[in-house]
Amino acid sequence: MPPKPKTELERQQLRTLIIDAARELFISRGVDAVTMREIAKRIGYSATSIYLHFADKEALLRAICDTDFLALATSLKSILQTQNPVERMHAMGRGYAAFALTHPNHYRMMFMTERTPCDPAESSLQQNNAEQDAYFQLKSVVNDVHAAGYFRVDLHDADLIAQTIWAGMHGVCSLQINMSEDKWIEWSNISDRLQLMQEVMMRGLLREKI
Amino acid sequence: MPPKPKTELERQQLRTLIIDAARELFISRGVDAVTMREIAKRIGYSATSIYLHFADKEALLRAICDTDFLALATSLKSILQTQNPVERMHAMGRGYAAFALTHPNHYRMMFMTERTPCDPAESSLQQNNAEQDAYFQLKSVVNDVHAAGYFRVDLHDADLIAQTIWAGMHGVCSLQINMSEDKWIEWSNISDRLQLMQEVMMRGLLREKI
DNA sequence: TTGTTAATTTAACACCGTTAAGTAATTAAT
DNA sequence: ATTAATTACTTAACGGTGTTAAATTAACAA
Repeated sequence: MPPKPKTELERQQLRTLIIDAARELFISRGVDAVTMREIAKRIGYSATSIYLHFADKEALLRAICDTDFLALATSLKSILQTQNPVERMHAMGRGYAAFALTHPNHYRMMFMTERTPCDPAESSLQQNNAEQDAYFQLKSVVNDVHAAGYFRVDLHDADLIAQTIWAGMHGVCSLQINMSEDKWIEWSNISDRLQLMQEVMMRGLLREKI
Repeated sequence: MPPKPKTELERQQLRTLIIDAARELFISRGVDAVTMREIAKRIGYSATSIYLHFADKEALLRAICDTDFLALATSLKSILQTQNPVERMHAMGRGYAAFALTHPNHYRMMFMTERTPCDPAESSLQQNNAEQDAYFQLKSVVNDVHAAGYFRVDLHDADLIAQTIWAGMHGVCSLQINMSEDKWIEWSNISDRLQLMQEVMMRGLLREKI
């Protein structure tokens, strides 16, 4: 409606307004099913206004991903308080799966669809920040478990271990999100699948009980 | 150019001609980046002709998926000859990953992108056919390992075990396909990740060595 | 020869992301 | 106070997509 000056803060607020509007639409529908025009309408602007704040749809999606990565890290933060490191690692897996399965369209956008690769330099998030970087959170837990001597003696590479745990949980979650309606497979309960994956990970990575 | 009668065989040949043209385009580019017009041009027809054989693009993609599912099962077939059941299960994992990573765009279409759910009744493939159904192949191997008494004693559900193994390999492969360019993560070697996942699966699912 | 039918194409529609051109409101300068 | 410049935004439009409707062409049948 009325134009003229706009503080940097106001511009930032409008940016996050757009991002949040889009994220809300993604709750019920996939990324491709939500148009720029619809996002704009939701906040009472015309579609072209979005291009004053984001270079293109892909840039908007990247910004939304950043917000969702932060949301994931935030939702995992309290779990880091768990005392026992092995139990903490277990709880991280549960928390990760809970996020994935309660925000399937967001998870799909974050981890399952082709996206221009994330450059940490251009991200609004801080790498290796325990409040913002979910991968760092996982790696920290892995390091703790390692420091406490719980891993098999031949396992030393924290990245490799973290990426394997991630892959295990991601495998279960992404198959659930993308394939659970597929009638070809007689799917077991998702909770059973999650639990067995966690058991397998633990047994596969940790030393024998002493 | 010249119309008139067309045998059922000719219609089927044209169908597979379209499918194969599209599959070839998918080798180098993602599904969304390949248009109906381009597929048609490749076989010298106009785009609308495709609609005489497939209801819409989604139907064509489903047919392509069927072809790719068959290609996967075919590529795994020889592995089923492996004598030792545990080694056979291990080799199946390697073969699956090899398929995924050498046909990333096809794999993405098959297992990572939203697709109208597969109804076995409408598929061109035969469920529980060892030459056509890759999931059945995996489940068979799982059953063999179970029959030979190699699994942990508390593991009985072949579907659950198969789906967990699948999820483990799918997790590594799909993260590789979708996220390996992401600079946020310091990725370990894909071969190391595949191998550790297999080790973890084995140690997690199999009984202790006797 | 004419009419009917099937295979295919051309033309066109609706929708999408995106860009160019316009519009209106505020500020600054004269 | 009038004018000019700048800024925020919108409307109009472009090119490309999946898809449909309307032609077009070729073979056969009467």
